[in-house]
Amino acid sequence: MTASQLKARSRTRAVAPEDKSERRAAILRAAEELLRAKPSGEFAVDELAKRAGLAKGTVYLYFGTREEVLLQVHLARLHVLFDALEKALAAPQDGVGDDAARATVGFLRAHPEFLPLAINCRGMLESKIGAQAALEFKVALGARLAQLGARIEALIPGLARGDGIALLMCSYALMLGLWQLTDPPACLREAMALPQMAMFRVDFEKQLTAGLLALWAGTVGTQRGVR
Amino acid sequence: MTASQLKARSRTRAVAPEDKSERRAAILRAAEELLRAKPSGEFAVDELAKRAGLAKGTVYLYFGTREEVLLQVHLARLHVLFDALEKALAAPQDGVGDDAARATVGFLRAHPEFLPLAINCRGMLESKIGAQAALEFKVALGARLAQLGARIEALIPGLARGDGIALLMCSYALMLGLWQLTDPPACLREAMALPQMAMFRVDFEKQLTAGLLALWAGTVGTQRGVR
Amino acid sequence: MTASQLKARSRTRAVAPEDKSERRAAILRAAEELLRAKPSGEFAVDELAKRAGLAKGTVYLYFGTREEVLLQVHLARLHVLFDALEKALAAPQDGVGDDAARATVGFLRAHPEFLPLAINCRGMLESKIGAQAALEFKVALGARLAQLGARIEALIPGLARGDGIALLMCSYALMLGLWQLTDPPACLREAMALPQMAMFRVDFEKQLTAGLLALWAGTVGTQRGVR
Amino acid sequence: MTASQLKARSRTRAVAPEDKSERRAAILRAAEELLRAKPSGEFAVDELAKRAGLAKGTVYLYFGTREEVLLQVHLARLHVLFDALEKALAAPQDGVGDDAARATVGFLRAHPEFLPLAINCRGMLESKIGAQAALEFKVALGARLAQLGARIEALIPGLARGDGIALLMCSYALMLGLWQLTDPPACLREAMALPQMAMFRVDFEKQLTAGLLALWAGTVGTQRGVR
DNA sequence: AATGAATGAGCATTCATTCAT
DNA sequence: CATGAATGAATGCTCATTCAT
Repeated sequence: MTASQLKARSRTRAVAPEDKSERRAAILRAAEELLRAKPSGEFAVDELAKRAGLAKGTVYLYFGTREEVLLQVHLARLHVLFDALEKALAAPQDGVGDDAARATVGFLRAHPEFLPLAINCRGMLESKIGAQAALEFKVALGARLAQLGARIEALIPGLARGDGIALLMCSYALMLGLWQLTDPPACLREAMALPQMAMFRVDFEKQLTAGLLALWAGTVGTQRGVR
Repeated sequence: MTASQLKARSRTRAVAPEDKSERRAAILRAAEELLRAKPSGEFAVDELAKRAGLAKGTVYLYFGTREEVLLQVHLARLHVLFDALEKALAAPQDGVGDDAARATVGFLRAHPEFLPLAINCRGMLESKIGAQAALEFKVALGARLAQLGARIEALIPGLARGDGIALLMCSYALMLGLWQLTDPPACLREAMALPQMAMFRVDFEKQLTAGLLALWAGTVGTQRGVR
Repeated sequence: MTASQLKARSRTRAVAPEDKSERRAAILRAAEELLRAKPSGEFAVDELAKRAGLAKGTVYLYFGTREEVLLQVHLARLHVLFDALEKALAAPQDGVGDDAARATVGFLRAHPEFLPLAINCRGMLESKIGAQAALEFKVALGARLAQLGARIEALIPGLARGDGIALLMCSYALMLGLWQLTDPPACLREAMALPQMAMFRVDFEKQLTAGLLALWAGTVGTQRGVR
Repeated sequence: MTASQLKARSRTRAVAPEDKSERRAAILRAAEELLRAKPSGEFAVDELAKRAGLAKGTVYLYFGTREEVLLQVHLARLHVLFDALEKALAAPQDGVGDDAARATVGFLRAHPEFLPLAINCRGMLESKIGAQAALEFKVALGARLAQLGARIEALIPGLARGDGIALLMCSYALMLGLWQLTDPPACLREAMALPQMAMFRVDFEKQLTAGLLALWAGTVGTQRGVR
């Protein structure tokens, strides 16, 4: 039974608080599903509502704007990523860098819609999101960053206060930017075979792993608290 | 005298080839100016034409589509960045990593519209750009990447074939991603003062410098040809 | 009270199915009115919506494209014409030819927007209409043609299978082409008084009647199943 | 050597009157060529000029508007049709009706761009043509109509003054309207195979011949001067 | 709470025509 | 005469959001 088949149940009024959050969740779930098909988040609110088994107007009872839904989806995914990283660092195997890289790559493989959405997030925050929602997003993100950053600072000797967060930010930056560089846009799918495109034909996961390792390795020796 | 004040002169007909390229350049210049105000590149073609002192239709004499203009702006900027990097590596001062980081940061400071545009480029390539233009862009980018990558491989002992390009890609990724994380969206400009936002109040340049140093430092020891 | 003055009422939401078809009808009615002023159907969707007392977007809730509206108007009119012909042939007075001609001329007098629109229909089908809508139109038209054609074959002794439809098509062709030849274009309204224009100063109705009579009369003797 | 290869020669200035009319003719010839590819006359002036080996502006030295060119092309074709009819009636073979029908069908087969253009002519006259050009067109057409009409009245016993022209008009109307009904629009090319479309799958030439025969045959007995 | 009908701002692109060169 | 650079009006359609029911 997929999310889109909850219609019957969804049409009843959500009176109890748990029903309400179920509605919210249904919308977010529908958004994720659509995101997989249209990674750039270009689906219409109408589609979203349909998929959630609701009417268009109902979406606006639970979210202020179309982009707020996307932001929430993204935040939820970020939490999953942080969970994975924390778990990986809690049970060390091959060294922090390796563990973190493996967790990251695993997460991205499981959530192919993550990066496309992440890239659009800034644009969304910039224009279509209210200050309130933007702030909530940033605060939530910051809290997890701080928590995990501190743990990393404890794990890697020689890191100063703030280096952990910096490292996380750089890691995030790395995956975002690398994906943008290596994932071929639709219109170039076939042209990718040309010899001139060789350098863009990299294996994203391999390159990301290498980059993360370099970054984490380099951090130990060079960082001295960037702030 | 800003570009937008060239109107009087611009209205003369561009008959000679050099006049034509001046027109082209005027349009690109106008686009850059607008980009500074609306980093997401969301300005209308009408605005662009007005600012260049031309009529809307004239823009389409020199560029096929609105997004082609943006892509050209971005490509021109990329060339400037590559020039700066090449120059920096040609006259070493404090070690490759430091030199590259300094050149990069200097470039970004001089061209604040670069990163916002860079982020949107993928979306543009994805949807609005013809395969032809997209390919030309990628090939031009690839050529410079290859050239500079090879130089880097020659400069840093221990790098395998391909590591240079990989390093450049990661560096680009880093600046892109870090900017996205640290540059506060307009709606949060004031909220940035809140204590919870402390970790986002980082100095972008400092953090990028640190990240690049770590990356380049870490690369020496860990890379073994990722492809 | 013209259709365009129904605004107040129209602004209420069309929830019930019968209200919805009223909306549809209002749009079609507005289109007919505009057609009378701009026979070539060159009015903008905005005009159409305004006249129907609706917003532009609302038109697109009821019709897929601008040209679909026009096609529907035309189809509706065609049904009226077929009804008139069937009625005329069901109650013979002066012979089939005379009866058909009288019904046709009467219809055209009552619907001056019919022929201008009919002429543009081909162009619309050619370019702006989806295959789906075009097919529906043709099938609907074909059904009536077949029905009435069969009736005519039964009425006129000596007609072979298919001659009825052929006769109808020729009759339709006649009115279309004659109108195009005799109806003076706007820019020639005054020049029509010149002696050289004498031959175009024909009475469309009289000429059409004569033509139809000749055609139907000639058919009895000459047709032997053209297909 | 096609019209489009006259470029070199065309670039010289047309000073002598015969050069001027050669220019005019080149434009008309180019228009005919384009008409064959885009029967609805939807080509751009730019295309037309290119094909004639001229610059866009030059077209406007010889014709007032884009549509005036089309009107001239159409008029030229009409003259060819009238010539063919006159010739056919001058050397009778199987009776006037048959001869005229044969000549007409032959002409249409040789000039497939004729009918599509003819249909658009009214729309052109209506909106884009100046009164001057429209008048000239109508007068020229009228002169030939009168001439040929008189000849027909002489050939067919029992025709009153004016019946000849009326017959010609009806014949023209017939071909115009039949073509519109039977020529399948591009989007329905494949759907024409469906059983419901059977009645539109008529052979245009056969049906037109039959219609013309009926019309001319019926005229003898029924007409008594329609004006 | 839920619905979905109605809204209307927003925009890239084309192309006939003009006119400076 | 010829050119072709410049113009800018003109428009169908989408879709996030609102709000009457």
